[in-house]
Amino acid sequence: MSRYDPAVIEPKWQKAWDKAGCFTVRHDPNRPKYYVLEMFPYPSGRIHIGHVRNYTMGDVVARYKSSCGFSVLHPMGWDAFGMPAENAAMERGGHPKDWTYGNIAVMRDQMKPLGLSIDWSREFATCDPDYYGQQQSMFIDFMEKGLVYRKNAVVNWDPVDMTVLANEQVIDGKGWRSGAEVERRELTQWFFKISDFAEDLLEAIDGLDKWPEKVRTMQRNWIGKSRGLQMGWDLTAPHGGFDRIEVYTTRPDTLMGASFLGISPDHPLARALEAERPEVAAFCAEARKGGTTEEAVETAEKLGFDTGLTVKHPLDPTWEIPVWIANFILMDYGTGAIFGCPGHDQRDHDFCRKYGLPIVDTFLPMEGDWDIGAEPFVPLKSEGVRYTRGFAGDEVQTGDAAVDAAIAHAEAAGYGTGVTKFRLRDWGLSRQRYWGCPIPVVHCEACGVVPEKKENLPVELPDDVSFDKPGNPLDRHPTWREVACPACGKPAKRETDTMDTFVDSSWYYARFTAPHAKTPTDMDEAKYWMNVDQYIGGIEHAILHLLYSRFFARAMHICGHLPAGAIEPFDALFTQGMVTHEIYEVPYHIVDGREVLGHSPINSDIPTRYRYLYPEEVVVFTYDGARHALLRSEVDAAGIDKLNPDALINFKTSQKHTRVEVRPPTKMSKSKKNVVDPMDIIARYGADTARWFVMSDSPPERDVEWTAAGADATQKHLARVWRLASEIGEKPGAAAEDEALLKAMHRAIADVTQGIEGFAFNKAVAKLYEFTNTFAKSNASQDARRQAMRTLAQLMSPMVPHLAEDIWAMTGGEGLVAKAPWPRADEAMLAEDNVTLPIQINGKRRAEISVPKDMPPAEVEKIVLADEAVVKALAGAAPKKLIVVPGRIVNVVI
RNA sequence: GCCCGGGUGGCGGAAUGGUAGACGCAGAGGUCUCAAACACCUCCGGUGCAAGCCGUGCGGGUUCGAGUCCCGCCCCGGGCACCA
Repeated sequence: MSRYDPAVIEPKWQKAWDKAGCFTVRHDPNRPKYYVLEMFPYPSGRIHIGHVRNYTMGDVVARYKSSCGFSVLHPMGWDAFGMPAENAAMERGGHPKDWTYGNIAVMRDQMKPLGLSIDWSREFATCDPDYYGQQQSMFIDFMEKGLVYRKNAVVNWDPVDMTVLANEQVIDGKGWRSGAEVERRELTQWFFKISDFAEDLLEAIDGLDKWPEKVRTMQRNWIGKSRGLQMGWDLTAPHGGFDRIEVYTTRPDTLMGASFLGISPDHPLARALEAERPEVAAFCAEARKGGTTEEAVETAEKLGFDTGLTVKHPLDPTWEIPVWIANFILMDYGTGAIFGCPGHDQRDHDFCRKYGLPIVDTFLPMEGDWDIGAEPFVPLKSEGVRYTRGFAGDEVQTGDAAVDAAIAHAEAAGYGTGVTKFRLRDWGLSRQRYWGCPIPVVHCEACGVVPEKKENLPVELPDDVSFDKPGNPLDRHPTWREVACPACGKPAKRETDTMDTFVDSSWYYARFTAPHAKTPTDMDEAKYWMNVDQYIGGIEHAILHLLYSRFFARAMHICGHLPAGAIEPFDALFTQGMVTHEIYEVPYHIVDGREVLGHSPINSDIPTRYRYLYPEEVVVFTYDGARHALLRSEVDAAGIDKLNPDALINFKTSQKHTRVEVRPPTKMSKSKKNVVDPMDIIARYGADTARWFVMSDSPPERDVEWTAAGADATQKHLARVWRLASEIGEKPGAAAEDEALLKAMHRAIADVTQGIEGFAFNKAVAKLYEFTNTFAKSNASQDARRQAMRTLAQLMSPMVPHLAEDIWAMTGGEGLVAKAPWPRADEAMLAEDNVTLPIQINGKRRAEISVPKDMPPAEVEKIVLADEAVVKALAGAAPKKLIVVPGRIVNVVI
């Protein structure tokens, strides 16, 4: 007897799709287009189950839309530049290029058996010279339009390795390799003028109505439009050529609560003082320690240095306020100087308490008291408060009103100007690294910074580089830098910075519309295919990638590479949850140049380091509610039952073993080794089981902690459907039962369609289970069952396309299910005559009645009041209230 | 620290302010079988003999009615501009 055999049917149908050219799309003006795109993967080495989940979601949409008659573009590529390739080269030797293309080949081979409806003819990697050459060409266009410039910016500097570190490479304020304390240092860097678009990027968010609200909120907050006061504070005694300090504040209403004026260690005045006084230099050096992230700056211990200088308060020239240098003020933000108001700001409060500066309130709650010395009072700006040291506006007003009044006051009195500012900073794209797109400019002594000529593009990365030393290999390459100036022809030097990999991913969606064009895009193709109708990706990209892409689309439009309609490139966005897994770490110490694994150090001065382990390297168990792990090799050697927690905990507490720490689940990531290879499941059960499994149960937007438990049952279900299809001819059935089955079928069409449209794949799957159960119990005629099964196969086809084709063929479907039109639910078949109404007594369900769907409320009331449970509860009295919600519920209030 | 999410049975989860737990997993019992596998049937939040009572992270509130709305917390996750 034949049975469901994915190993046979999956390759068979994949060949059939290829032969029919199902997924190779062409520009077809006669059909509506649909562009579905999942965020392309970084080629880390092997795919993990998170990729399967992500790409199956996209495939469900792509296949569904295709069935609905759209010409569907569903491409795939590789976000292939980035640090891991260089790290691999450092650790294992070899070249980033070989590592990257090798990984791409492996991952492509792993993805193909999944049966994704991808147009592989459009595939590219961002590290292909053809792609990054077009990117360089656009960079030059952006330069011409004034969208690119250079300025100083802070970087993480490793003073031992003499190199710039990524934030990821700064661990607890120390360099990951050298262990040296990292410092913030300024460097000349390339920037994109994204700030020119701040207002537009903010306003256009309103139009992104098919984006998740949370992403829109995050982007709005990130851009951070604020109205504030720009003002000068005159120094009591001018110093070193400075006579005033410019400050921007969003809380000018708290001006009377100022306790100090704080400047960044990189403020020009601080720099001047640094040159004069060694103690200032020493403080600034200390204050620059630590990483550049906002988190590091915000959470570092607040340090201040009293410069001895004072400024005059603009509202009271006799009031002198001290000028401090503080480590939590960055030169990148605002003017690099703030006034500290400890009464209404936690950070300033901490600072003033620490250094004994005065703390006063400028406003208090409407009612009650507030101990301002103990805790700052920080209400929402929209709340009304009572001003105790107000100088503009009413005594009682909201913070917002007071800010407006203070700005008006400052402008009238002439000590400041109302200014709108954005939190959004320009996009620093320089990276001092090899494996990225070279910035196509040349530095000429005579001509300055000159763009490379377009006919010389791409500026290709040299292959002969080594990674044995820290720093950028392009910098120390013997010949690559040497080049003729594109303007004057004299010897000049190439720029050695490469571009942030976010640049690569900011326009790939546009390149997919014409991946082989000799220009960045082909306008005809871009006009037809853009925008991306449905973009799918992780919530971790909610801000940076999506904001940069929105900027890039605008810049590309200005340079003639995208039509005006494509400046918001993603019509609809869906953010899928992450697949998470526990992390296993083994502590180790370096003793006498040797690694000692998993034990406590003899000498506590020896720092503990951690190395990650793959899930398959450990045995994990729960004991007393706590998670424990042991090395698999040690458990095997000891011959212990891996499923017996008692035996395992006994081993862990009494035997010599290597310590393994279990960390809570986080997003699967190759670098943390908490990845699960889906290839086992695919090899064992087939792609359809893997696809159905990742689509069932969990809502797509939610994170899921990975477990393979249930994969067996998933395959059993698919085998059951296949068997039900194959057995249709075995019993005659009765036409009298046809209507019930066909009604259920139409119900399923409606529900599954709604599930897919609404990205509720788990609910669509639940409805498919329900319909399968109804089908299995049905004794309808063979014709009706064959029709129902064909429809079931179609409804399942976006999730399990191979199985669906097999059943489709088995039940007499014409051609490929991949090409068949999506079924439509017949409204007449969905109508229900009767409804069940629950009866509540005082909000608790006590009975239920079945009534015609459109029975008038007055009639329903009669039936309810005659109901046994209601009569008993009323005990002769009249109800206080009777609420009838037609078609939903009845509540009797007694 | 700041911004944004999430928290419902043993587990994944469902529920336009209207019957909490659809559907699935795991588990228990049964039918079939010489036996097993497969398949099929029944049960399956807690407590209680039952009627019932309790129950959606915690504490308040609004409402005829709250998992859902409001206020205040706790815990977990994402982002914080050089991980991608």
